[in-house]
Amino acid sequence: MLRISRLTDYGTMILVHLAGQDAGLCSASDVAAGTHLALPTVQKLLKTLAKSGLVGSVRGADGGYRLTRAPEEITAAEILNVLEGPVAITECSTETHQCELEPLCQVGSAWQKINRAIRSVMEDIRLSDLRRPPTEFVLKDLRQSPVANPYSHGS
Amino acid sequence: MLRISRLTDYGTMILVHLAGQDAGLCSASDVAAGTHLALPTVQKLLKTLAKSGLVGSVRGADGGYRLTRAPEEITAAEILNVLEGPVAITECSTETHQCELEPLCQVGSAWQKINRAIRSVMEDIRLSDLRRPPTEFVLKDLRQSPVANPYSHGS
DNA sequence: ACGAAATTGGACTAAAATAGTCCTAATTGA
DNA sequence: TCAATTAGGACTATTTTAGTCCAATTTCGT
Ligand code: FES
Ligand code: FES
Repeated sequence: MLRISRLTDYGTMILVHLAGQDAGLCSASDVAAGTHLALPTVQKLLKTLAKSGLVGSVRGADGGYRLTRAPEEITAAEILNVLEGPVAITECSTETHQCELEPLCQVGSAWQKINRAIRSVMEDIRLSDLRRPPTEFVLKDLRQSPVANPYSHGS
Repeated sequence: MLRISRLTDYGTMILVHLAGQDAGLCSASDVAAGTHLALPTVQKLLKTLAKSGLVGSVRGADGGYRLTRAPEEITAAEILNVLEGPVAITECSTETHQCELEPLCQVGSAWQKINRAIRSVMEDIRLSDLRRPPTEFVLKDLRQSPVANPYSHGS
């Protein structure tokens, strides 16, 4: 199904959470509370993210994590890279392109082509785009049929 | 790494092989021989492909498989669909969109956006594009440095 | 100096998805 | 009837992914 792993999804949630904290430090527990994810999982992922440089860390009491760059400058491609390695839909489309079948295999460079296309899509999407904009859909509803808008009476 | 499963890769090899046989019937053993894949694996995959309608089958002695459509009319998206289900990089981007985290989760519709982008790329690539064109790279080499072409003296 | 609160690094187990094999029926042609 | 072949599915093994936990290190506050 060509899906990203659940951990990558979680990792993205964490990044989105950090993006909402404007450079303030968040401890792992803070993040766990904010995202409703299990603490050990959050700890593990934050370690990965810190090692990658995408987030910075401060040790010791009152330490924590924070983004090292603005959310607008972090691409989905980078996030995927960090959380599940470089995008490569087949073994043949890796950088260190080492496929034993290659001389025999008739499936050519098209997977690579698909791969590049996917990569470029990913590079156009930023962490800032990943935050759910809560009003977007509401506005659309209002224009097309105001009376059917479920938010119009509050609660 | 966002990769397709090995079986999908094999399945594609099989389709490419069938595409090279011009409507003639191929038994599973033929395909296994032609692709250098293990027979049981080929049998399994051909069954899947046949069930999907992408290839047709004839039972009994002298039976076999063949493509039901021209390679130009089969998209990579379809192949992926058949071999590993609909493209959906997260659980939230499935058709039957049922994610329990959704009300809490701040990661918005961007995954769906990425998903649509990938789908559309896949729909532009056809089975016929997936066949390795054996001369393509040779020609390039010839233009840039004729003497370095390893094929120029036969073998 | 001490202790509490954090990160760091990595080992470890459990669970799930994937890959691969094999067996038994049903179908067809000679 | 026999041999070749697909159909369907059960089954096992392997690999990947998820998740937990522990011991060490760093830093702040008292
Ligand atoms: S499977 Fe590796 S080159 Fe085709
Ligand atoms: S994880 Fe499902 S909506 Fe965000």
